[in-house]
Amino acid sequence: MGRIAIAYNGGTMPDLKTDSAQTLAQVPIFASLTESELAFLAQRAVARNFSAGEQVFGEGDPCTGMYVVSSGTIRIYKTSAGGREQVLSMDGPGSSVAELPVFDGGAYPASVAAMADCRLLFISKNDFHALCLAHPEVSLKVLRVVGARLRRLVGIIEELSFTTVRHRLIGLLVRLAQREGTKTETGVEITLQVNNQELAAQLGTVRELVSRNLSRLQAEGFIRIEGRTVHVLRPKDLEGELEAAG
Amino acid sequence: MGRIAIAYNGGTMPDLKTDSAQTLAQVPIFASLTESELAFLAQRAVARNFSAGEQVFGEGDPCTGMYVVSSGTIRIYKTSAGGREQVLSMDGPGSSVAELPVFDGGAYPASVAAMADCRLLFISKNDFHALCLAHPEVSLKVLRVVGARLRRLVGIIEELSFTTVRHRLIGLLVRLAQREGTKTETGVEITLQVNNQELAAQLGTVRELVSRNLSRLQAEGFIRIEGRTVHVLRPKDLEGELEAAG
DNA sequence: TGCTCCGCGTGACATAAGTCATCGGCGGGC
DNA sequence: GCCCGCCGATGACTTATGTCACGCGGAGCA
Repeated sequence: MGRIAIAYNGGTMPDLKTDSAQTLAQVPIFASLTESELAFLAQRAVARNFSAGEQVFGEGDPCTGMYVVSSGTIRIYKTSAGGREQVLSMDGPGSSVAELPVFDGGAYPASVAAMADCRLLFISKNDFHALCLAHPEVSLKVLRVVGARLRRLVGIIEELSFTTVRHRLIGLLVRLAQREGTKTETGVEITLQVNNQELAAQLGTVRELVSRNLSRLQAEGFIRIEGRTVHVLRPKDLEGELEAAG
Repeated sequence: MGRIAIAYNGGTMPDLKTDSAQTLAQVPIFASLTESELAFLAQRAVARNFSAGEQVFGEGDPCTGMYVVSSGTIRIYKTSAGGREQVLSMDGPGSSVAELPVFDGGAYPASVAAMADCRLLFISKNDFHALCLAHPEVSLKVLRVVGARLRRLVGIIEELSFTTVRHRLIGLLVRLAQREGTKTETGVEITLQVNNQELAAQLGTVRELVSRNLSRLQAEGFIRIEGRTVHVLRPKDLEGELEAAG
């Protein structure tokens, strides 16, 4: 995977500008801005492309600004001394990233990398600051999306503190089945987009435990695994398992 | 512990008003307000007293507003189905509580209870909203304190995901030693303000493991325990243990 | 003074989590 | 077609975590 990130310098090409404005218009926190305001912001935003796996910034790097996902998906994660990773969030087009560290002056609290090829818009700290002061509604919107972020983090803490890997894995499967599952005669079918290593990072454990727990769920008849396709045979029972264990 | 919370209705007594204004003046997010603005806010704030252990609100309760700690200390925590608790934050005078859920319309994501007798000021959702729109700097201040909160949550996730109970316990002791330890000839002396059950909730584990790990640290010569006083005999070595284990 | 409740320490287990090593398959690149 | 590297499965262990049960001792109360 060669490092082939290309940084455009503030939109020298007009079509790029338009593109940026369109992206920004779809971002919740900028939803209340007028077209001219969006255009202005788009002009100051810098588009950067990242290839799959490439790091956008690292935990501890000084925070120079925030990003908006234009296309692709990014993951926000922490890395342990031993090399393990814990995913905090995955965000797709329209999501803002690192809205918070922009405000408290500290470094980025976690790393961000592209999961697939990505196009991100970078908005500098100062620009964003000025925008918030000029448009109080933007701050409120930011607070709203940050609220959601905080809820998710609390959810992760809850899961890590109270539940087992098995439980978290089931939770993940159930969520996937509900959100993007395809109904079949035998149940619901889902496709895992990532390898076991990545699943482990999302669940806060290691590769082997994901593998073992998946096998066990299959042995118990809850699912049938075919490569990265998972047939959830008894969705209701699987959800029941979530309640069962304390 | 009888429920002896008393709700004053919007400050009918003048001295209470003054009191509230003084409290509010010390809250970071209101630091930029003028005296008259503070007075106005104080007039609309409702003071409520809570006795030690009493719950302020519960996880899942509809969010009607935010609180400011006037005196005492509160704890923010999650409760598991099995009755275990995980502390997310402990906040003293001047801290704001539940600034975030106010904005995203959801319920309170965690419970809050008084650790010691407390006096809190309640500020309704609408009042706070209006304030933020009228004073954009307030939003920015809120974003700053929320940033700190998010960092702490990420830190908790990191610890839960990557480290052992022993490691977290050592971390807690080291932090206490640095923040409120007293130097003696033999090392640093700290006093635990709470019982093992509470320590366990702060570390995300159970009473027994706290007890065992403390005993083990003593057996290893790192600390000497006398009731709730802990002599940290070799502070440097203890800090070294934090790096050692992955 | 005696009793009871609470907090604490511990032993004995059961089980979950994580590490290390190995094996087999599949697919991409040469 | 062949080789190599990534990925997944799995066995064998070690260690951490959590549960249950029990005993001790001090503080507070009748």
